[in-house]
Amino acid sequence: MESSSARSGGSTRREATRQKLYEAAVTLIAEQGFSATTVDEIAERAGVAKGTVYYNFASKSVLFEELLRHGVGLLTASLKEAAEATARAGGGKVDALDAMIRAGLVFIDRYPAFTQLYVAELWRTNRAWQSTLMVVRQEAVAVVEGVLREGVATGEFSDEIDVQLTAAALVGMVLVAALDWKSFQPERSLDDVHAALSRLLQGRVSGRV
Amino acid sequence: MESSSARSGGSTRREATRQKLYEAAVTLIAEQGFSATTVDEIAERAGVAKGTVYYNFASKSVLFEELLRHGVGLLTASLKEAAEATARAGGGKVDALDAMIRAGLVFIDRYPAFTQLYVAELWRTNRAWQSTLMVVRQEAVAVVEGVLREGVATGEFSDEIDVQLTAAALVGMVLVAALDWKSFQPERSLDDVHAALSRLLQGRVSGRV
DNA sequence: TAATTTGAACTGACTGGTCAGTACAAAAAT
DNA sequence: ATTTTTGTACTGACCAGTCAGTTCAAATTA
Repeated sequence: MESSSARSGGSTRREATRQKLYEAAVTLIAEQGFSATTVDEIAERAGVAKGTVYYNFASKSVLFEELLRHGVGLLTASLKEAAEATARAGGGKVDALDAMIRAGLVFIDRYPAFTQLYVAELWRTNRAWQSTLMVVRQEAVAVVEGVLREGVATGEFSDEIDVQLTAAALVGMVLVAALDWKSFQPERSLDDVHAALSRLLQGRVSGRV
Repeated sequence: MESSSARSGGSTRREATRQKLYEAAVTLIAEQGFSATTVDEIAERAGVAKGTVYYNFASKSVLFEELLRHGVGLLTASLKEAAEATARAGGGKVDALDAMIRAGLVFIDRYPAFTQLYVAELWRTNRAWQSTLMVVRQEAVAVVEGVLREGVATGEFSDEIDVQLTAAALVGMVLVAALDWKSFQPERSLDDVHAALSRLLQGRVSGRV
């Protein structure tokens, strides 16, 4: 019988099924929203019976919550890695910010559907997964806030900046620009988009080169 | 039910009912999303019978579409007015941008629910009101793009900036920062938030005061 | 080696409830 | 007199979640 009882190691088959369900759900929910997406649709897209969805997840909401946690986890890890890599390379905090912008763009480039879905749900209230979303949001934004705070400490950034608000604004800048990119000019290269945002970050919009 | 029949100075009774329905719908849909909000709820919140909803709007979707058109119309008008006012006052394009940031914040401050709902629906695909949304989005973003283009023409902005992407990024900056403000630090004043974003816009984040 | 057993994983028809939209007669407002 | 609103009742489609039964690969036995 082998103690394959799903703890830790996890059975391969089950894991594969879960993955298929995540992928199906992320696309459909990004397109239509959570409530407009049916469990039948998710199952069909994943090539699995409806019962399988409920064998693997307690409910539609739970499936969605785990999806959120998983996705934002990837983003957070990626942002952290970007910040740490510049630190290791002896770069300043501006460089760290710039690297995180790129990491954000790379993430959105790879998981556009997840990003859509995340943005669409983030500011809703009165939803079951509200608290999950807040926790997970905070983890990601905190990485940006951390870099800003360190920059203020080292004097690289003005101590007059509002860390929380500035972090939110930076995240918004990347998020909306990237979604615009994917939606309306998908032919642009990532480098192109990154360059435009870098310019904006460094206040090089106004005249002087 | 308050009757008070409101004298109807210029607006018909019908217009008043429509307004009540808009207000009820905007709050509920912002909280729960379109599909999770029922027509019965909207009617109840508006203090109106369900039949009245269908007497005034062809369907739930149509009610929502007209809501979108109406709301974004207000925003667009407000942005235009801000840009024109600075022009009249002899301000430069940076001032125009700054005034539009403020106008955006004022709008979000007054209609937070509408903003939530708008963001949540903007990047969805496969929805009935998709085309309405695109048209209406473009009208608003075009105002920002216009100012950027004029600034490039007058040499006030670098001609290397990507107008479309920069406009999207600016909109995103204001949108996300404002939603963060309303959600997590509602006690902050509008001036405070505006100052933080101005700083970011003008690249005054880095060290030197 | 082959036959048998086990149980986790999966299936899909079914149930109970929900909801958009309809119907319409009577009441209220203008 | 006409427009608008009300309230109640109804329909038919749709959908989240259930559950009795099936599958099959690995483990056990012979």
